[in-house]
Amino acid sequence: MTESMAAEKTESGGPHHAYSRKQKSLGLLCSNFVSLYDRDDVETVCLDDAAMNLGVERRRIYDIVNVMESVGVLTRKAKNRYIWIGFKGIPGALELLKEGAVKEQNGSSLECSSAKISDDEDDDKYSDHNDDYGDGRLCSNDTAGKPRTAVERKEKSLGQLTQNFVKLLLTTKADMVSLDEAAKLLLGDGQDQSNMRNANAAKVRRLYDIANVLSSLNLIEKTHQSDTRKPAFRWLGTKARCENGVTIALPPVAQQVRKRMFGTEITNVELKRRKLLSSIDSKPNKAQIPSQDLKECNKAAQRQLHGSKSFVFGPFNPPKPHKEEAAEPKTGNVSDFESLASSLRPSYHNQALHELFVHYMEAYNSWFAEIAGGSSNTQHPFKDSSPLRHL
DNA sequence: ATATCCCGCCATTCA
DNA sequence: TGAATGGCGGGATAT
Repeated sequence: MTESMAAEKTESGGPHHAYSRKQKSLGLLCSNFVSLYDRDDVETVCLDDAAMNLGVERRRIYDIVNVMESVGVLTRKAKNRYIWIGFKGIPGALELLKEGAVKEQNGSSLECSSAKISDDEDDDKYSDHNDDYGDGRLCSNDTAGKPRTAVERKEKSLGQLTQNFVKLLLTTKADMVSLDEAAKLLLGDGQDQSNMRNANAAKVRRLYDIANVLSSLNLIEKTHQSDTRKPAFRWLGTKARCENGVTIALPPVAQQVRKRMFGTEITNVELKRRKLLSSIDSKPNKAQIPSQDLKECNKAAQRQLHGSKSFVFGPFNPPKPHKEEAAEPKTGNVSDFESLASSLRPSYHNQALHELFVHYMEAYNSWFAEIAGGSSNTQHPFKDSSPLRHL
């Protein structure tokens, strides 16, 4: 029980962050994911790399990727591989969703049950038209366990739930919806008082997951219903994410970190952002900044960092050396760190940058040690996680 | 106590 | 088959 939080080898008295749920949230993971891949030169995403680079279990990657795909940020290309579309893919996806939502409403005169879930969307890749219907092993006798057909499974998928949730937000008149209501409305509403309670609770749990990544994408925002104190979510849409026609992730902190890390070219917009950002940690005089922009910038940063002081990653725990890792023609994972190290300059004007780097080094070291097969003293590039020393 | 929602077991689906 | 996916809900945090 709770052994999971053990970990953290505190050897040689480090400060050592106690376990924090926040640092492991899907929302944060999503932010990091986006900041890692939202670049012009990224067109494909390897789930293995993502999991490793972000230091999380693969299972979690599936979670965020599924909801992101539901809103058009990604598209599955092949096993373990997704095509990165970016924020520019959101408008189109939303358009389709809204369209579908409207169509559905017309379809069923009353908001009664049934109908819905018409797996709209453009994805046909899963076109498993080999319907079991007609096949012997259908065992559709509900009474038995639940064979759960492909369709049934898809209906309950995170992706589908995400789309339904978004549709709801896009069509509802109220400007905010509580997850409770959403759960009740989405899918089987009405009869079955019996286990509806449980099913509902389960769904709410999923909705929390979804809501977290959607807010991380700045599509929704958590608020509180004016009357009740009940928390609810408000649709934000794609506004406020575009500047000069260029779409970029709003939370700029991670963006900056990544740019610096990968030494990517900076766009005008980015340049502006960076300038604003760099003024954040130099508290002394922040009154001279173009207030509006700075405010927004700070707000975003604040939001992303959950009021914490820095960019945070979960404990780096590469899930099993994952076999020989199918030959990745892409820039290898390990080499990412190495090139990272050699491209970084000893000037950390931004505290977050510095901490992130340290984190990566620690992560890399522990990972390396693990791979090296326990022989803790195998020499490796970043012995002594001090980035500055290495340069 | 209630609201959140991380974690990872294990059923499914895929290659 | 083994690997890749991803339901699902127990139970640990956050409030």
